[in-house]
Amino acid sequence: MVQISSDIIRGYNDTMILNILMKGPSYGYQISKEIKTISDEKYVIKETTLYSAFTRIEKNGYIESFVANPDPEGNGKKRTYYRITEAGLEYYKSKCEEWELTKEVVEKFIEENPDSLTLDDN
Amino acid sequence: MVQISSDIIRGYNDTMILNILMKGPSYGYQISKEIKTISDEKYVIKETTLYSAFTRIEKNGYIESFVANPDPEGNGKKRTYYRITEAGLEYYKSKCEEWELTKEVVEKFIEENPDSLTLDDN
DNA sequence: ATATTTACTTTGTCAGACATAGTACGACAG
DNA sequence: CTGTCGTACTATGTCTGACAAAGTAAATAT
Repeated sequence: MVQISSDIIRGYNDTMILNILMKGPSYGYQISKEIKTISDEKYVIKETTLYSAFTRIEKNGYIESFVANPDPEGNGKKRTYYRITEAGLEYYKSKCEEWELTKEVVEKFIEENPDSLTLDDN
Repeated sequence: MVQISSDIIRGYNDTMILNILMKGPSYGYQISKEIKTISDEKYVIKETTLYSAFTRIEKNGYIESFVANPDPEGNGKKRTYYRITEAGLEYYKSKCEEWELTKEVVEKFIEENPDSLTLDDN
């Protein structure tokens, strides 16, 4: 099974989180579920990765947090919700551009059909 | 200017090096030049990143080193050359597969035309 | 003669991912 | 009404790859 290493995804967890928050405020557990769903179960973010990302992203001013009840009547346990900021949106946009560039560069070193490769002449 | 962050490239430096070594043995300075050329000057690997990558990749058994003169007559300063191994080729192949998967996943969270995005409804 | 390029090595720092563990509330089953 | 499961986190510490800073030294260009 091919797995996504934490090294290649590194630095893009923030981008994924921001992408989800662009659709509206959300909180830890829900975001992790969404990442799993959106990625077709191909990527599951670790809890500690997610929550430490929140701290970092908020420090950077890309998200804001607020505590609220799950339903308007005030039932259920309170959660910490996050909302993307203007700066966060700008950061997200720059990450999208960076991604296009990265893809271009990395693909110069990647073979799309690597199975056929051998080492004969080396 | 859009720049490639060390976080997104992390873990793919090894792959780039292996890709270059697939064409035949090479050494540090030349590899760094090639990475720059192949990437159209878009990515320049840092010296320390490169040389520490050699140590790691060799430890993993993906490359082998040998010291040789730059020309057959024995002139010039000796260099440490690297040669990819069978295990290295396999690793490279797996990284290519991983890349395809990663791309698929990341792109679910990336907007190709991010300029038009706003935050109205949030 | 010396500045630049080539070809490294050494040391130490930092950030992001993640393992491990623990807390605590609410829902629901038996 | 008790125990288990799912939800919703926090705290602490470790590891790895990238990289900054600095130094060495031979070869080559000026």
